[in-house]
Amino acid sequence: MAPELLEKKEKKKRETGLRPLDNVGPDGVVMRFAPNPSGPLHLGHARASFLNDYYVRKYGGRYVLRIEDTDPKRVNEENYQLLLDDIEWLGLDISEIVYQSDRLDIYYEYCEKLISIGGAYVCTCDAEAFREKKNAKVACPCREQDPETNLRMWQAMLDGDYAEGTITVRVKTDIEHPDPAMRDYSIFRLVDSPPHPRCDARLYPLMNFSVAVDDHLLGMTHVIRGKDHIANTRRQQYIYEYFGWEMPEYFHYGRMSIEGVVLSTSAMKEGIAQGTYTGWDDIHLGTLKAIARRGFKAEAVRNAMVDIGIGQTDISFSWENLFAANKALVDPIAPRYFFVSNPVSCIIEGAPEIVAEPCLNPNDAAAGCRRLPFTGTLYAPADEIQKAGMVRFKDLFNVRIEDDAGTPVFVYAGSSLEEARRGHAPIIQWLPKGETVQCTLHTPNGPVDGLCERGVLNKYDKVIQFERVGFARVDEVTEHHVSAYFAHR
RNA sequence: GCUGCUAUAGUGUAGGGGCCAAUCAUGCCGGCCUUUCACGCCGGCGACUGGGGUUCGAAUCCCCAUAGCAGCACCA
Repeated sequence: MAPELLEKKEKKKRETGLRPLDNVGPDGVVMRFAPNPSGPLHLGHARASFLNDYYVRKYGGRYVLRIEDTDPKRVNEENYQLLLDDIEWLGLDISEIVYQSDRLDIYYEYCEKLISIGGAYVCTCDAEAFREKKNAKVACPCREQDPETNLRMWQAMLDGDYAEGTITVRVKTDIEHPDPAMRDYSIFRLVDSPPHPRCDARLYPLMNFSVAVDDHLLGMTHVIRGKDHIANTRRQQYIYEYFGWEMPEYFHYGRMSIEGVVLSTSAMKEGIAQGTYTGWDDIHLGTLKAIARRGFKAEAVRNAMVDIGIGQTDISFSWENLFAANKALVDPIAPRYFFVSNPVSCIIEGAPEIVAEPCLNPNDAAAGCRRLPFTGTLYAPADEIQKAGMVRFKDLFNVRIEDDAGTPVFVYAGSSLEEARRGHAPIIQWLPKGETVQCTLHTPNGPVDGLCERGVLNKYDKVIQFERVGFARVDEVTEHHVSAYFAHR
């Protein structure tokens, strides 16, 4: 082949994965995932964490899990563990964990520096009054205080001489900046209550300050976060410039909604309180706990999120994309079983007693088979035997359904698969009488009661496929009952 | 109100002046394979928001319009 054709072919071949990063040093990249512990993680967090994780794995370097817990009103004890559990499930390549609540002294130190170089001032204006001035591009009197005065007031803040809501520290930006979001924003506040679960403090940095200081001190080279932070990036630029620091490279991905679910932590919390949802792992939610319960693999979520990428376009994520990603992972390994919903007991006239041996996994002969002994009566799904005609019970034999004055009669019709195919007989799942266990399949449309094979009893916490129904995770097993959570077909 | 970002098939994505009558995945339809309506294979369907401009040439650059989103907290 001619060289230029080869080259063309090469160009045609798309590079898989995310676009390469610029400014990657010899030691790779330093990136972060920075959730705040106000509830469990959901698919939105998964996107942020996997995008960053992708690049750290690609280029090497460090991946910092930074827990942003500087708002005592929004953190509580148990959320930390919830968060760490979710992180573990995701399987991120985390190299270190940093709690911002451990670093208050650092923020104090840098704030003092910023004040002393004239980059920030202490403001005692009423928040509402300041907002009106700011919107009118008018500076407040505090802005003119000299650094010495500001430092004195800062010390008084530290000493506890002020009450919550009466004082703040503002970065001196440009009070006439065309973007009102940029004008002299706050970077510290006092919080009297509730007490912080991890530290004894009243004075807390606001995120624009703690984030800027930490990103610099922890050596971030690249930051990937949602576009709700675009304005924050520009605000933080003032801090970087005052300190003479070099900014990391930023990417802001667009807003992601997911069909049919709410991702807002507060909305989910409310739904749980009202009983709309059973808990954080309710099957209708987009939390990681919910999708883990349904048997989705973290790897599938990762693949789906990397496929979405870091585009700034707002997207509406479809479950189908996640279903496909998960199926690719789970189909090769999930053992197959029969689940019969709304079981109807059927006596098959004239049928021989035989043992069916369906494969546990048609893609993997080594997985072996189940043994389903037929002794005259079986259970069939009610929906499948409504109309007269021929059906084939999978791996067993054919049956002709005849209507005897409204009562269906099942007549053995031979074991020829060929014949069943020729007659377009549905091949359906079934269960031998006496070899079943009660099974509830929880789906987003509600629970479905039925029977399943006894083999499912020892598949606790495993992802299985109910043939012709779909993939599910075995959530609970007792002696006579199985509870499974449906994922997708 | 002010500031900013974005706009490619149902969904997600590639493409950043000619190689684009536009990529890939998913979805849907048809066929094959197969004791699952799974997997796999083959074929098909389906998109550059609208209008101007620049240019020999625009999905790609510019402007306007429209739509969506984000920010304007002493939350993150």
